[in-house]
Amino acid sequence: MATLKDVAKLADVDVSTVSRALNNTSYVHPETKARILAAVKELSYTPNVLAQGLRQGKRHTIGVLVPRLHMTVFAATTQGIEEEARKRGYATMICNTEDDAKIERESLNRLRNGFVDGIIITGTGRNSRIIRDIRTSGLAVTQIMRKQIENISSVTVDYEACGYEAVKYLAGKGCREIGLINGSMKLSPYKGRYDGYQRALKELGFSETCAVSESSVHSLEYGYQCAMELLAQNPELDAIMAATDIQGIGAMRALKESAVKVPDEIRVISLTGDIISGMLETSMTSLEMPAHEMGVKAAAMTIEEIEAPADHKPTPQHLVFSSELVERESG
Amino acid sequence: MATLKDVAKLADVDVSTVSRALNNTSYVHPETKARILAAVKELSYTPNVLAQGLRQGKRHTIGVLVPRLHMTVFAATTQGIEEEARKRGYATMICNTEDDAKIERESLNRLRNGFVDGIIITGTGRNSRIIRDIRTSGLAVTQIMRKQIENISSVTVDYEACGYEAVKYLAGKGCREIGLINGSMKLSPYKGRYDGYQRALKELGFSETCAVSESSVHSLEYGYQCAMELLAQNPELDAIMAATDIQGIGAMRALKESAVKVPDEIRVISLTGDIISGMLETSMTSLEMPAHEMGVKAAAMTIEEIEAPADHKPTPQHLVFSSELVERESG
DNA sequence: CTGAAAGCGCTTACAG
DNA sequence: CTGAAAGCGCTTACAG
Repeated sequence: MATLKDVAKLADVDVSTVSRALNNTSYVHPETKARILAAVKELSYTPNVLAQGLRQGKRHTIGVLVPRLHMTVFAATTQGIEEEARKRGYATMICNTEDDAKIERESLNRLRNGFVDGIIITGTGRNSRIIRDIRTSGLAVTQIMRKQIENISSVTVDYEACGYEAVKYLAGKGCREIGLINGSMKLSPYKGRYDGYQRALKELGFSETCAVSESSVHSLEYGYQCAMELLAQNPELDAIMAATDIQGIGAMRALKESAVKVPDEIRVISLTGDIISGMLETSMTSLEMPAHEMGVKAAAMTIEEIEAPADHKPTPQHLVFSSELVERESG
Repeated sequence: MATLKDVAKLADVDVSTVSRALNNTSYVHPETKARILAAVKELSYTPNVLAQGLRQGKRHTIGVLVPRLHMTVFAATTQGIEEEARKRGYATMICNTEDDAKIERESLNRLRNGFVDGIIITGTGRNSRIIRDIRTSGLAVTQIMRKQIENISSVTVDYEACGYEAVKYLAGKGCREIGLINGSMKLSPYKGRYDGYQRALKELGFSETCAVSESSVHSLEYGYQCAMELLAQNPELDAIMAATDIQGIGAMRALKESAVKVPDEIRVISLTGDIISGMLETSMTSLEMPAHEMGVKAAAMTIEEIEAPADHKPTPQHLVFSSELVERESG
């Protein structure tokens, strides 16, 4: 691999001149520059980003921590992050945490030192101290989907409104026994949806039916098993709200196997509408969240924070999107 | 951020001693070591990986280039790669290329210099020269899903067999007019599937019905539109083979909207079975590929190549998995 | 307009 | 057992 030194030697100038020529950081005589460019080409030189980063204290890279990519909304947010980051000259480093605090901690420790200028995280909620430390040490940090630390920027959805609106919508369709498939109440999106669900139920005088399962919350099985449980719990059930599309798909499968008609007997609605909802055999009514755009915004916020001068860092921003109810066949 | 120097000063030793103590690279007096560890703790020191990388010429990071994550099999392979890499102490850097040669080129150029020790790629096929260069310059490179460069390791599936087997299976069910939804023939997986499809058709004396669409090949719309086209092309159509699950889902939606019964009137089968196939309302018969395991293997191969001594680099390996036909409701 | 020098934070022969 | 020094590949004041 050719280095600056090689180029300098071939072009018969000092390395500093090469550096200046390549970075356009001060005027270089056109002839000299031409010689340098020729040498660069001949040696097919490309700068060592590691050395640049070390020297400049910047890597133009942001780390992204997500619980999972496969069949989750995070694939969409991550893609938004990637696109926006690339547009602004940043690379992304994606790490799966599996929602495991230990894996998350390892990734954070790896990222914090030298790898990245900023971090976008959908956290487990159990490494808040480290994340605050990282922020304090000067890295930009943005929370996406889950807001767990007050004074750190975030991009989220109004989950409470989602839960509330879904119940109201279903009630408007005549449903009275509405089941909820949800995730850990320790995580703000699930907690928020539950709160909204409960608030609406209270207003309507309905009673709650909730299910949890042992499976990974991001799995089809989770939705399947929870739906089965809801069915067992409440024979009068006439609607199911699923926290995610994947859960909703699993639930619809469970209903089909139980010979329950959707939406005639039980309506199904997803609270994290992703593009797939519209293409299912029975297309799924859902509260669509702008996952891709959320990723774009999170990347933009992070990079702006990175690039702000140290004495002018923006104060934490909290961007809250709202979901839009899209009516389809299932509900 | 504390540095080695800070630790050394606090522990009252030379930086080299700190380095040795931390890396267990030579005996350090227990008392000295204790002092150092205490200082590390007090300053909550973590090494700067950039500097380590620059010095050691190793980053313990592998780059992963995929066409897309959202709703593709690459989310599964990538997760396999991540897991295996983490297990072996490597981080991963994931880059989406959108199957765009220009984006791919940019990412490759960014990665090649200092960022990573190795690359795992599902390529566009249009940057083979750069990839070969990268390989020659000493980075480990592994192709996954698409094999486009002969003398570089790969992990793929026997796509030809997939296409062949699917036709034979459908013929066994009595189908005679089998349509294929496929992708660019310039990419080995699609080419392979087509070849297998054609070989089987020839053996059986069937004629071909193929569809392509303007949409992104990794989209639900693609499957939807292609299915509509197949229907229009061939009124006798009694089966559809879709290259991917997502296409298959889109196709089933198209059939439903066209009031065609699956599987009674038309059977549907996916050639890239992912976990979702089994959970659909009409579960989808598919040729399941071990996507996660393929990722694991690709990571293992890459890391083994990275860690092999320079004079003992393994020769390129080509790992070919076979798909397994799983019969479900759609076909 | 360009060169010489220092330094980013580490590791690793080389001494002792 | 530990220190002093060189060096990984760059950038950037400082001179001139």
